[in-house]
Amino acid sequence: MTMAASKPLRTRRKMQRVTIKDVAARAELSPSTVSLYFRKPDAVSASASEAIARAIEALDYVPNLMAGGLAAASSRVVSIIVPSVRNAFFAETVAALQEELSKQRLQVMLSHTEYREHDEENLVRTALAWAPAAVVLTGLSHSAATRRLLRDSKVPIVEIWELGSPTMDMAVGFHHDQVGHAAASHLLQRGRKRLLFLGARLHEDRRAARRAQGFVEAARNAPDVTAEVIQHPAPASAEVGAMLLGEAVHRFPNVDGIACSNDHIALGVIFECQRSGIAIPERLSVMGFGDLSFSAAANPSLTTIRPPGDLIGKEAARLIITRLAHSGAESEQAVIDTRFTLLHRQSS
Amino acid sequence: MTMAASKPLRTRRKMQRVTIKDVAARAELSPSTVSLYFRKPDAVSASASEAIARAIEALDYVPNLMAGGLAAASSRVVSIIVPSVRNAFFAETVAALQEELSKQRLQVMLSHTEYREHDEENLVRTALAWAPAAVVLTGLSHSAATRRLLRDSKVPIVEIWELGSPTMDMAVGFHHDQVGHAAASHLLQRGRKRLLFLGARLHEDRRAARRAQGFVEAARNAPDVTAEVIQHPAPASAEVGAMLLGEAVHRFPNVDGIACSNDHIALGVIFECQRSGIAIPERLSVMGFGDLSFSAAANPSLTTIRPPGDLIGKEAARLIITRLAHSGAESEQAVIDTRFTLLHRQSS
DNA sequence: GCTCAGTATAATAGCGCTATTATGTATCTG
DNA sequence: CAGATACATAATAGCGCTATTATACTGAGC
Repeated sequence: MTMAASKPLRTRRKMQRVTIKDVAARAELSPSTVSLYFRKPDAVSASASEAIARAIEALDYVPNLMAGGLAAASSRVVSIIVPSVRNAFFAETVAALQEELSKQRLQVMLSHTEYREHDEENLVRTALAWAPAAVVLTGLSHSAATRRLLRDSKVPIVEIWELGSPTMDMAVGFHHDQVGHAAASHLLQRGRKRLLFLGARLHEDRRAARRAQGFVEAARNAPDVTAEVIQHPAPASAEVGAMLLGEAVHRFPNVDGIACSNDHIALGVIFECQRSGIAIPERLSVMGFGDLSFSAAANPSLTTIRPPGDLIGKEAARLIITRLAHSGAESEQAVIDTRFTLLHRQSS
Repeated sequence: MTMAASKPLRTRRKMQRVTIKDVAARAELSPSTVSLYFRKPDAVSASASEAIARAIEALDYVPNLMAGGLAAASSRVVSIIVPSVRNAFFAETVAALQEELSKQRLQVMLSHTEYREHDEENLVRTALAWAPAAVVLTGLSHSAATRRLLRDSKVPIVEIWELGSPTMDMAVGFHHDQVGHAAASHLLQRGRKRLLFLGARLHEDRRAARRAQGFVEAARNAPDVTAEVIQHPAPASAEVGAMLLGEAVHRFPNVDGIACSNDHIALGVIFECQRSGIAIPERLSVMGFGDLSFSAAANPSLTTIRPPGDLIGKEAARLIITRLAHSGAESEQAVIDTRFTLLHRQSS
């Protein structure tokens, strides 16, 4: 029943135009040496290096990173999962990450959850299928299955944009409740007593919700102060901000201090106040979160809290690069608190 | 000198926890069948499918996409190269692309040129090293070497956000000179005669430069009309807009119509006019480009031209998916003009 | 009853590279 | 100058998967 020695079977397969073998042949060296040239350039002689470089140039050789990754059992891909790059915060962090990582010839693979936490597991599963050098996740809230997948994979993990108790591996960010706290403190310090937090999409944006929560807690600890939250289900925008202000003055006519979950909201509030003749900051103090590109130039300029999106990306990249360099060493579970900055401007 | 049959040499190599073999063993089937299950589910029997599904579940199997890509000589990666995701325009397109592509289990690999066109070649080279299913580039201006690399690779190419003469393969976008034209026409129609284009980073942002050029050309064809361009080397922001307005009224005191390369600039102009008491639109018409999230809510609301960033991403994804589906068929060289929309609001 | 399709599954040979080991060859020792 | 020691280069065996080919196993058809 078993078959005898099979005849000279030959199957044809699709392929790459020029491979490491071709380079080696042209340089009159072995493929091993060419491979070594890429991985440890110092280990090959000057003459060999030169011949290889010439051959690469002449043949226009592009190495196949999939083959390399397979053989090395690791790829130079970093998988980044953010809610959305449409959000300027994450866009900035992704840009910074990509900038820093590309210096080390690490590639960024990008995925979006669109604030559907439920999708994260599938994205992580796909990410792991590329044997990534590291995985970057947004926030700290992940399903049990996601955690298990990641833990089993032994891949370095960085959680960004949020700090809190259960960290999987490494984390870079800040405490969002502290942001809410700082906003409330600032308004109280400006003598405000009737506080309001205007938020967008708080049911989906966990971090914004924590800012709101921190805000209310801090305010309620002060005597004679009230603090409420009004929110809108749509994503943050100036239009939503304008609408929320309308609702705010309607429901709380004597509001005198407003913190927004986002500078877009705050900008909408400013515009709406201009239209309805509410003096900022005389009658109403307004502050935002984000320090977006328009905030300093607004009229009045917007008091806001600046989250260090760029720094988060840079630090996350640094952690990854360090970890990859000392892959043998014991994995130091790093947590970096980047803090945030309150920028006091005219609107408060 | 040649060596005889080598002794039972055995080298150890790093590996994956659970492979297709393990799944096959557990399902009591061969690896080929499991592979077939992934690639052509209809070709395996119901009982086998069920056994495989159970094994995958039990073992928590994650396929190695690098191995798969290597064997199949193609990966399910789409490489996207944009100037920067910090720019809301490209962020939106990237988000739309990723959304549509992920539905087809295509992964996005992201790179930024940061407006350094010179870097593009290296990014393309690295992109090709992953044997991508497609490559998406921004704009039409690419070095000869980049073009050659891409042409030789036979990979589907989509150029986005700009339309013009030399298209490499497929293209989705619009004509930026037409945008400038439309802006000038609008201001002329509003009775403006002393026109100004305010731009940021025109030396790097080729598309903004073309808008400026189209603007000036259209204006100069009208009788008794003057049109000038003022620009700033920094990236577009409201602060730059405010500065540019200062320079504008200084150098051209009787300017009555301003088009900006970007809504951020226009927003800065609006704020600065509020501060210096220049009535919009009575004394000065202002318009932007982008229809960013704040533009409709601004005071006055901003007349602007909306580029369909989302649509560009969707259409690019559609082209890619269609091309991959009919990979055998002759490659239809598609060019999609998405157009743009002028939104007339209070500022003009 | 026996050939002939048609189907489902299995065996096999790489994809292009890396990492390990082996093999020369030049450079030191005493 | 034998013997040890670097150092540069080459041979080799997979990494985990896909795609091709081969082989069982069914029923049909005559």
